[in-house]
Amino acid sequence: MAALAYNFLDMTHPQIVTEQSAAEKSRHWLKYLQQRGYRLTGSRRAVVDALAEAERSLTAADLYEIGRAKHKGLGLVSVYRTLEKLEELGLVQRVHGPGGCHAYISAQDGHNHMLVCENCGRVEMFEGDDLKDFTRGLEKQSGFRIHEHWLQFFGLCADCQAA
Amino acid sequence: MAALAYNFLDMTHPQIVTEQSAAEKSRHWLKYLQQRGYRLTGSRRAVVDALAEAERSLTAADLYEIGRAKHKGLGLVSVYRTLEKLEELGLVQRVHGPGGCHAYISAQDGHNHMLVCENCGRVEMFEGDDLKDFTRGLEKQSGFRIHEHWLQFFGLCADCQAA
DNA sequence: CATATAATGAAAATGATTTTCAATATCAAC
DNA sequence: GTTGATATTGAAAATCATTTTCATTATATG
Ligand SMILES: [Mn+2]
Ligand SMILES: [Mn+2]
Ligand SMILES: [Zn+2]
Ligand SMILES: [Zn+2]
Repeated sequence: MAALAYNFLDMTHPQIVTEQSAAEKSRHWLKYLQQRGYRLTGSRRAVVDALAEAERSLTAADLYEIGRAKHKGLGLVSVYRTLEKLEELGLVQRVHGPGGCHAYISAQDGHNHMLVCENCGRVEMFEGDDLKDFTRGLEKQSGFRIHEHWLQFFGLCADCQAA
Repeated sequence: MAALAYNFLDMTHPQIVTEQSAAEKSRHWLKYLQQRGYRLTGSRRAVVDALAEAERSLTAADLYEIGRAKHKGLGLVSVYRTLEKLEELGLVQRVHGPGGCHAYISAQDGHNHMLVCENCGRVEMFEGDDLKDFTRGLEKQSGFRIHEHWLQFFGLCADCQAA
């Protein structure tokens, strides 16, 4: 296929997404779970709190360990079950990367992208890109109908560079 | 963090990467394996051929099934072992996506990006983007040192739209 | 408080991948 | 071509993450 000379990409407002507080996030998620008919339990609170407080992405095993500090009897099974529900409701999302795809982080509203620390798992979200024209161009060249895209950056956060 | 108004992204030569022939690819990979001190065996040939011929990404299980047509006694273990070596040598790469991260496709030379059919696994590679300035801007905003990025598009290929 | 039932954790089951190991195939040296 | 060192093999067992099963417990509601 021939090379075309476009200037497809236009990034108008790149912006690192600012976080709401952990407490606020936790309260919101628990209320949301309850609204959907789910019950509020110690196990759920423990997992939700751990995720809401996290600065970095966490695996089920991470959450099991952290969550047990809050709720002694927490079972790994409940971690999986809570993650499943939070993901369904769009409150958390899986983090994919070269080092693995089994960690979760709290999701932001709307479409956005991730900057991931390959050492500690810290995630910064950003948004403001506009790949509409670019997507249209790719569709024309390839014959695909495009539904979704991922734009992700990997590196070392400030802390991990220092250490 | 404050919003900045840049025009970071500059796509100068988007281009769908053209393939070399399957036979050529297979010959090249086998020679490369041999150069690195690995022996040429029926099991390896079967897996290499299956990957070199593939138009779509394949899992270990896919390769086991396809490879057994060429080499009757092929074991699933050898599929995993061959994939491991091909990945080390940069000849194949894993395809990550919303639907899973366990499929492989032959890698292209140099840095490039993927357009993946969510129905059949077909993958088109493209290159020509230039995210250097964009990356530098993100580094400045975030304090990260960025090593790598993924830009991937997901959708339906022409065939799967028709079906 | 009583009740219906959603949610729980332990244990078993599953599924993918890795390890172990004795047998075999490859390749370099003769 | 034969030989021999050893890389590679597949079967079976082991491991690891995740899911399912199930009897018990906790939650929400009246
Ligand atoms: Mn985007
Ligand atoms: Mn790129
Ligand atoms: Zn870090
Ligand atoms: Zn397709």
